[in-house]
Amino acid sequence: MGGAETKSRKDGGKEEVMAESMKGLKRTHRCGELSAADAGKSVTVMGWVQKQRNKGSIIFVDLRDRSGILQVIFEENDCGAEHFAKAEKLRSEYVVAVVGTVEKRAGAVNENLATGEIEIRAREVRVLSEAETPPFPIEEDSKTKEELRLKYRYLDLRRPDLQRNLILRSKIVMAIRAFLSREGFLEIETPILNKSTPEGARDYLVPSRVHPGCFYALPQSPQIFKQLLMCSGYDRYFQIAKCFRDEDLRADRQPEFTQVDLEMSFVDVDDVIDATERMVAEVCREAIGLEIQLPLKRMTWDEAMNRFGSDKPDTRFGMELTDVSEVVRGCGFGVFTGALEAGGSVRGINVKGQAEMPRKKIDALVEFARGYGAKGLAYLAVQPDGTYKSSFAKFMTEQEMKALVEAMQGEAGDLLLFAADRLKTVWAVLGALRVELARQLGLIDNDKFHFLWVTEFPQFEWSDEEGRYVAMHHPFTMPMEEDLDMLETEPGKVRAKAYDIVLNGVELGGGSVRIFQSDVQERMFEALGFTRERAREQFGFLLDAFRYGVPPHAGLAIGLDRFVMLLVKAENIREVIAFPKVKDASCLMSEAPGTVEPGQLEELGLALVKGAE
RNA sequence: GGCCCAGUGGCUCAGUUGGUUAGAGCGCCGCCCUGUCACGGCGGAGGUCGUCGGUUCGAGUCCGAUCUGGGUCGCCA
Repeated sequence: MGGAETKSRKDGGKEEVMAESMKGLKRTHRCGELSAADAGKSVTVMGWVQKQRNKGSIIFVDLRDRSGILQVIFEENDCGAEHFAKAEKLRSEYVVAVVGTVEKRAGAVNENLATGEIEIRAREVRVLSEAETPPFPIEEDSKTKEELRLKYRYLDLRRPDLQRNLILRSKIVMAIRAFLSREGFLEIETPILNKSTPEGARDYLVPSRVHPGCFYALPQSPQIFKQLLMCSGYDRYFQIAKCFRDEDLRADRQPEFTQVDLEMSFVDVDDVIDATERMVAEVCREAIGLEIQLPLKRMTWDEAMNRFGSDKPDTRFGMELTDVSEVVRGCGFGVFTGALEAGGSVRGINVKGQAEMPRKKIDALVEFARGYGAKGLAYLAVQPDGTYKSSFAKFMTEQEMKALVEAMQGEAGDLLLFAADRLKTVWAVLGALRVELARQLGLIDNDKFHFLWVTEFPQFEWSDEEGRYVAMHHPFTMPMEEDLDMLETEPGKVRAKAYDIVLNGVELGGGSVRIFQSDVQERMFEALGFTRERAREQFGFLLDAFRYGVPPHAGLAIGLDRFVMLLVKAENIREVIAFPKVKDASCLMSEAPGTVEPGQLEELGLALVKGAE
């Protein structure tokens, strides 16, 4: 470890460079702020030593701060013996202050460096802090395992790419605040310590000392509070809100995350969509210079599912789903007819030009499909000579095969893949498959930003687990007027005034028009299987508020972390969060969560059950 | 909770069908070097092969369990 090395070096009898004071010095510039235009200026820069190159009587030091890297040159004639001796001892990650003069380089210009035309000729150097050798290189495009980077996150955060990400994140937040403020939105904070509501994601709980046996819940979103703010007349609210969900992590999911949360009064779907997309467009322009065409495309949930098998379709490529249920009805292939008889569906995708995909790769796709609940995956390759190679050819007549290929618009060289199952499973399988194949085949243009609104979500989703309908969005979502009559009779068909904004196949955010009539809200709770008592117990204050004059209102929340992640083209949400958590929701650096003293538990009236001690 | 991937000096990796003393690049340490910027030259240190157990005359390599990290399904109103 670096510690041992440092020790042996110090044990070697070397005189030490003690940390010096910066007294009397004031930083005049960041490293990257200087250019040839500053030649001749006397400046003071401070930062970290990226690299020292000692040529004997001339020493080059690359100095780094968050703005970039600047070369400092030391020669004894300029800085005197004392400072030259200090420069000789500089090592990576020492923190130094350098006083000197900006010069155009006498030697070659470094084209790879923004400040490559200039250097600082040092007159004075002070070592503000020494540094041990870091456990991994502080450099762009780190190849170091994330585990180690996260353990030493404060070092990882020195790397230029992470610094760029966080700087851009700050810029994005500023742009959001500027836009919303200009549009008349008020930034209002809502509580972090709330009452738990079992509906939805698992809550993080905080025990109450004053009320033994009682718990606060951290907010999954400020949903109810922002609706109450509408009741209170604040008519346009927003918040950069920290939210918490005690669910398993993913590449784009952290247990604590940030939402751009907003709510508006006296509005309908189009007003929220309009405000949001103008905000998104402005952010894209300001942050990365991306111009996006408004209004954004819209697609109903039905269309998204039928064409892409997903409510967050990636529309940067085609390979859309085709419903062939009617084509294969009554054919000889039991897997297809069986699925149809059970009320399911048969659908396929056409993988253009992949008829010769090796069997091994197809088998891997079948395995992939199984991961999404498919029992299998049927394939049909239209070979270059026009003949068929298929997993189900022996069950079907020539005519049946031909009709199927035609329905799929199959041409010589195409690979057709079919899923036959419950519609929900077919969508999941083919939706995931088209994205996976596009990735494998390089069909995705990384420079494209495809925004899309998905609208008219179903109000309810059947839960096999609970044996009832559950809210797809949340229980305060307004159904579409024309579907209100079906709330009691055919809840599965009711569409909601809910909308998601999707970017490149990622759900960026979503929202809805809220119910503001007590009678509709009561019918909603009833449809969701809430008893009157339970609804009162959990949301009584909201229902009460609705009795005292409530404006029609609607809102939305954007996942800020995901938005930043997509704009910087990071593959992982951790790349845009300063101190993220790992898969099991722990922090490798601070080692949170941790145990607490028995006294703390006692004070809270808590005891650990066996096995949790 | 399920499935998949990875774990070998400080970092990134190689390591053949199981076979003698586990290698490389970078980094680190020492000495030298006046225009380097992936600086260069000479010399050097540094490894319980994630952990435990098993098979074997012999395990970095095979088997089992386990830990750590990642991806994903379930989950995420």
